[in-house]
Amino acid sequence: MTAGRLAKHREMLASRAYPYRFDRTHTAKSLREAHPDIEPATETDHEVTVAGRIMLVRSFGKLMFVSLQDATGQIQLFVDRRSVGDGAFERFEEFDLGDWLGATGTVMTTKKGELSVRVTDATLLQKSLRPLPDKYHGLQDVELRSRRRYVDLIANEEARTIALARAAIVSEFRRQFEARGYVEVETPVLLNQATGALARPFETHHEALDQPMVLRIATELYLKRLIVGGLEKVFEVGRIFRNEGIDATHNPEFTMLESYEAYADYRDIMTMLEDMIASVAVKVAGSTTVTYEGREVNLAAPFRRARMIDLVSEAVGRDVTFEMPLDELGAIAREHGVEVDDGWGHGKFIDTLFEALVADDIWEPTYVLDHPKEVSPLARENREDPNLTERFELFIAGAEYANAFSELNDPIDQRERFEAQARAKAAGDDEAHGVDEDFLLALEYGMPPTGGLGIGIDRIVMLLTGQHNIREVILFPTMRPES
RNA sequence: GGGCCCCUAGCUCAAUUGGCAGAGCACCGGGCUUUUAACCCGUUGGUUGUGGGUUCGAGUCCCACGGGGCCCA
Repeated sequence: MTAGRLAKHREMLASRAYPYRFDRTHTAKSLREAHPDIEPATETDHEVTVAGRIMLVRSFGKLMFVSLQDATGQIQLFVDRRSVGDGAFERFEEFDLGDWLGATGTVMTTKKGELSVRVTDATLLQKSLRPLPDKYHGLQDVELRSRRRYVDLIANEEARTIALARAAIVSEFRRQFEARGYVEVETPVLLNQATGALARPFETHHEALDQPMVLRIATELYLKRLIVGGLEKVFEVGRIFRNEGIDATHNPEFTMLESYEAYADYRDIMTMLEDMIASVAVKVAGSTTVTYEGREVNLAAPFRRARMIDLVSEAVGRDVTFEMPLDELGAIAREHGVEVDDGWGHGKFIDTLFEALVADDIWEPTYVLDHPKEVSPLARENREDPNLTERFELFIAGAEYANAFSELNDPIDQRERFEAQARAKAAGDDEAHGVDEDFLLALEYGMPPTGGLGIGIDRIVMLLTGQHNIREVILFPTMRPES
């Protein structure tokens, strides 16, 4: 803190001069909208009151230009000693960059045509005790920008743009689901058992119950319980927690949008999702064509559809099948430099080969279809091939954005899948799924045929805002403690 | 987990071969009534992330630790 600012702050407190509220008539944006075509060097008798943070001051001794920033943009204050009076002008000179200010005056334009408020009265709303970052470069340090996002938001327009784009994206998805008759629900975060995905949970403890608890790693199984309950179309924008490493595409807490619709299958979900994504892109980016990593991505529906097994066959240059001996699959994998594990079935090989050889190279939006049953314990068996499921993942620009199935609704089959997972877990696969008895009980009451979907909101925000690090699209990403 | 890189004033960045730690902005003082990162003059501001080591001498070289970034797994 600087001594000068602190002294001024104490003075304000001592004279009880800080207001508790402030009425403004205009924002920066509404002021511009009210005076769209005003000539340079114009004076009006339109009296307005604006408020915001002082971002820049250009002082000429008896005249000051002050850039005031509010949530909608910046507006210039024209502080003329003759208009505002000597006493008020001298008080104005005491204001610092970063202070919150309310100002009243008449609308005018300068000789250069800048829309301004000729100030007649000003109120200090709250002092800033700390200096703002460099007025031109803003806050650059990536770590500081994350730790002090509030400063990032003050100083860097891009930070504000991303935060607002994220809000718009979530809002548009909500609107889309609601328009289709979905209801938004909330399911528990704090659980006895983490299921619905393959990930290590965060562990915590409930004192009164004296019980270990975990934070959810997916919303999937609770949302399906609601389909059992007859809600028919549900979605949740849910914070998910996974106890894993942090890198450019992973934050320990992130946002997943999951939806479930009774009587639908994964093909219905494909149609819905591609329509939604195109709408969201238009809403946020203004177009279904966006630029990412310097390349164009066309998000217009329909998306390309390709079976995983076909993509893998194409990548290795020969047909990969569930009939070929496992050691032949192993040989193919090693041929392509892919590390393999004894004990894998055909499905795990195919999925691993896809991840290693195909996923990164997908650029245009592609529905990758019909994952092996072995790696899809919650997806319903494919109606045409018992080795596969009815599942798709949406890949764009080398990354996965969504995952969806015709949901497995047979409690007997689901129990067998859970048990296969439990065996894999016992055999050392720490990414295998546990048995969720309560969910099986729910399925035994009967779940209608259902199409389910999970969308990685953070990834979508990255794509639509041109960001390459998940930290840029999460306001307060997980950080190590400072010092 | 492995490799490489970064950390210097409130902010953005310099500092040659190991040789007096600097600039711009911000701050403080002065000037200036049409600026747009205003401008001009002057002042102030440092445990160079932390702790060791090598050396006559370390921001610079070495080791450890902390925080961060990029690439790979």
